[in-house]
Order: sequence, then C-alpha cells, then structure tokens
Amino acid sequence: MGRQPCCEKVGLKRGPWTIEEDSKLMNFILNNGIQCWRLVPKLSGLMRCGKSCRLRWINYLRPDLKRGALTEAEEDMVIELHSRLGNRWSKIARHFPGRTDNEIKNYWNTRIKKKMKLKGLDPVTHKPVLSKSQDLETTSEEMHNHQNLGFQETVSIPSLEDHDQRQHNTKGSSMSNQSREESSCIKNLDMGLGSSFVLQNKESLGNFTMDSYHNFMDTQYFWDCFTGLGDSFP
DNA sequence: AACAGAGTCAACCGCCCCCGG
DNA sequence: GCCGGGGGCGGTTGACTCTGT
Repeated sequence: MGRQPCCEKVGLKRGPWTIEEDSKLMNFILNNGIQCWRLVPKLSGLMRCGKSCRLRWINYLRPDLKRGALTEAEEDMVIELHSRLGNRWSKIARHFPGRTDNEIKNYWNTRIKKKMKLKGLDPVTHKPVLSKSQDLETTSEEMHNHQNLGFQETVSIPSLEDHDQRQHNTKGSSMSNQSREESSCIKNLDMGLGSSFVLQNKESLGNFTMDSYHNFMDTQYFWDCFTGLGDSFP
C-alpha cells in the first residue's frame, strides 16, 4: 500500500505554467502570503497541486531570484561546496542568494560536470580520473588530450574565504561579471518576473515585506509582464 | 531550408524528514 | 513514542532551443 498522493490529482493541470497562472499565483502570494501550500491553489483558484505552486514560486516567481549563468567565482564555489557536501543542492544553494537548488543542480549536471571531465576530474570524487575503467564515459581521445595538456594534475580548489574575497574584489572591479549580472537581470525582466532587490518576509515568506513587493510592482517591468491578460484580474 | 543530434532547464515524481497532535 | 500530514529535497524526464550538417 503506497503513500497517499500529496493532493487529489484528478483534474489538476500539469506541465508548463501560463503567464495567467503565474500572475494568479503571484497575486495570491503578494496579497496573502504563504500559510499552507496545499491551500494556495484552492484559495487562488489554480488547478494545480500545492507542490507544483511551491516549486513554481521557489524556482521561478520569487522576486529575489537571480538569473543567468553563474559567474566564474560562483562556479568555483559550487565545485568547492560540492566537494564537501556532495549532491546536497539545497545546502549548496543556500550559499548563493537568489539562486535555487534546482538551478544549481541543472548547472552542475549540464556544465560543471562536463568541464570537470574535460579537466580529467571525476565529478563525484573531485579527484583525477586515473584509469579508463574508472570512467567509462571519458574517451581515450579525451584522456590523451588531457594528458597532453597536463590536466592530470590535481586542480586546486579555492577555499570559501578565498572565494568570498574574490567575489568582493569582483564586485568592485570586474565589468564582465557586472555586465553578466546585468544581462541576467535583463533576462529576468524580459520574463517580467524577477527583480534584483531582496524581498524580506511577511509571515512565513522568509525575507519578505509588502513594501518591497509594492516597490517591485511599481516597476514597469513587473506590469509589462501582465499586459495583455485582458480582464482576468479586476 | 530541413533535419538530426546535443544541450538546457522547467517541472514532475517519490522518498525522506520534521513537527504537531 | 507513534502516526499522519506537509514541506523539502534529489533524481529524472521531456519539451523546447540551439547548433551543425
């Protein structure tokens, strides 16, 4: 006998969220906060399960989300944290304000893993791959290239302190990172659902106040997102 | 221009943990 | 201490986009 599903699934919508659903969820949370995720879809009129709403909010709608590719420094820090914590993405994500565990997990799986393999490092152990049999996914050609390039050396992983320092320095001086930030911000705003300011808390929302949300809602970008929705929201 | 394969990432699934009764 | 419900988490999937041919 299996565990009961988290919610009554019959009749619930699945798959990609529409802008209308996003704005319904956003409006509801802005006005009511989050008491219980199960109640959110019922009270907001969404045909989604509570978990789905939670995920959508956390991974996409939260206004303090930072989007776009991770910076080099962030990437280094992910590697460092992964070497210590393993696949504990939520713990890793806590070190990156505005990043979600899902985002970091995806980034790891699609990019960092690949980079590490190219460097001849095992993404699981963070140690150099010593023999072919230990890493069947690494082709002999890759190995050959790595050896020629000297990638068999252990790559030194910066400490968190180093990273913090680097990030600090980066903030003030690196235009490239800054512009990357900006472009991620623009991407965010294109989606109409992000903002770089941190929202702090009302009730259970962590750091979230209605004032900050109202600030956010005052931006042109926020409302641009909802133009064309017609009379859905009186 | 059309197609195939690779890459990306939002979303789902199911298990685990925590907390209140 | 036990049980059930809700939230959190990590793994996986599949739709969409990009790139190369």
